[in-house]
Amino acid sequence: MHRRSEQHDALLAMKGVATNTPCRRGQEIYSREDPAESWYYIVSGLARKCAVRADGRRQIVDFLLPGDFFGFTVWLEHYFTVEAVVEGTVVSRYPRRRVEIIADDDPRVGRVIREAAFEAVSRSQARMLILGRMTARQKVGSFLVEMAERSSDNGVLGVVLPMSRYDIADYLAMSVETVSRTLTILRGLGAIALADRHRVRIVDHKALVAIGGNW
Amino acid sequence: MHRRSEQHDALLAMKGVATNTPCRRGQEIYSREDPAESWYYIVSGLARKCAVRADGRRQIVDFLLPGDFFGFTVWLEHYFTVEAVVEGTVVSRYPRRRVEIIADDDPRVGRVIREAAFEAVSRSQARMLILGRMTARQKVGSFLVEMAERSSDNGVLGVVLPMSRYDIADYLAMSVETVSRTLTILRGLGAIALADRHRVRIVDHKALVAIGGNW
DNA sequence: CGTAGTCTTGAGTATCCTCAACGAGGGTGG
DNA sequence: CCACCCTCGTTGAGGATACTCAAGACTACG
Repeated sequence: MHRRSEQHDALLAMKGVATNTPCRRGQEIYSREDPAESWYYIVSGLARKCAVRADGRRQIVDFLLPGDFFGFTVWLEHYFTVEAVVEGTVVSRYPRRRVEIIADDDPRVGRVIREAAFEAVSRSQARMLILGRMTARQKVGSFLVEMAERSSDNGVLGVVLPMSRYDIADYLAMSVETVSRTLTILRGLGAIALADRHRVRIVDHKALVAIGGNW
Repeated sequence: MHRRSEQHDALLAMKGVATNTPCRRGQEIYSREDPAESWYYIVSGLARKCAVRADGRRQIVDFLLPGDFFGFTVWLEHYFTVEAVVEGTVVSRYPRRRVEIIADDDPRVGRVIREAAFEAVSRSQARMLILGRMTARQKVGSFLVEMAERSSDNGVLGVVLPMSRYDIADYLAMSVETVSRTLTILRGLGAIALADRHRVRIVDHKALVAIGGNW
């Protein structure tokens, strides 16, 4: 793909200013109200971007997979907290000012950053369709389809859900109990099979899409 | 503000390729599956970005106010439909390729576009906190606060809601009836006053924030 | 092997959605 | 100028879905 190769070039161009860090399970990559001085990129593993409400509940705004950029903001401080979900998640950190300078010289870099931001918009607006006005099965169904599509092999050999049920619940804005119940129901319907708690196989992809809808 | 003036400069730099169009009430600015060849900017009025689900329901993903850029996508086609909400909404259209070329030469333009995209991400992720796991009053309350903050005068003299209750319902992912009932309840609580159907005054801002929360 | 965290299942309840009817406002045509 | 219609907005009654509280099973880790 043209986009892929351009992204590759741009990553190379930014390589000089990047620092890679492996993270422990649950470790904060940045926190709400930290100064927003860098952009980030997931090399491997999984991270969650989340907010804590006034009532103490947590909402996960995005799961960040390998290849995702994040940390963009127009403000001086971050609004969300990002934490590694799995042990050993590797994150690249790009000092914002220095990347901006590189981008001013090399339009490809600017373009790749723009596109990363566009992608974040698309993903987040697509998620709105899931959060808004969907039943529990629709939410869980489309979540599984989303994770399958975002995983490297499109989930043909089984989808890995490295996150806990709690994470899924906070991502889909529903209670853990309902997530659990719903997975049981989907299994009962023959749409999915659960190898173990974190490995799902999509048996009847059509049915799952029909239940969850792509929207 | 520095950002404002830079945005101004960038708008000037792009002025040559822009075309302004006034739109009728309900008129489509672009439609799902239209080729994504331009970016857009709201000069005046109000537009809604929406999707139609398989079951025929509509979801409004974003309200677009004066000063908002939109139409960014990484795909070749648009995924959402954008329609003018009020008669006479003026939209600027920027051919994407030509702006890209300008941005390659003038880093300020690239930066402003980036920031517009960042802002869209922020807005849309903030909205997720509203859509997810909130009661009806919290949704409506935070919607009113949001509209007040986004209006030019911060809504001190009253917030204008040019859109219909149906639009609000589809924006907050709830039924029209519940929107209506909830506004009545908030009025009963003394948090707001309704001058007419489209003019709300926030009487007890603190209470509204407490109910709706900023998240 | 024990403990803490995770996951699943059950029972009861609250919230919001659906269906339904009515009222108000704006525009059109007679 | 008035009657009519159509859309929009509000209110009511009933029911379904998902949440809360609660308890028990399973896993991973020390």
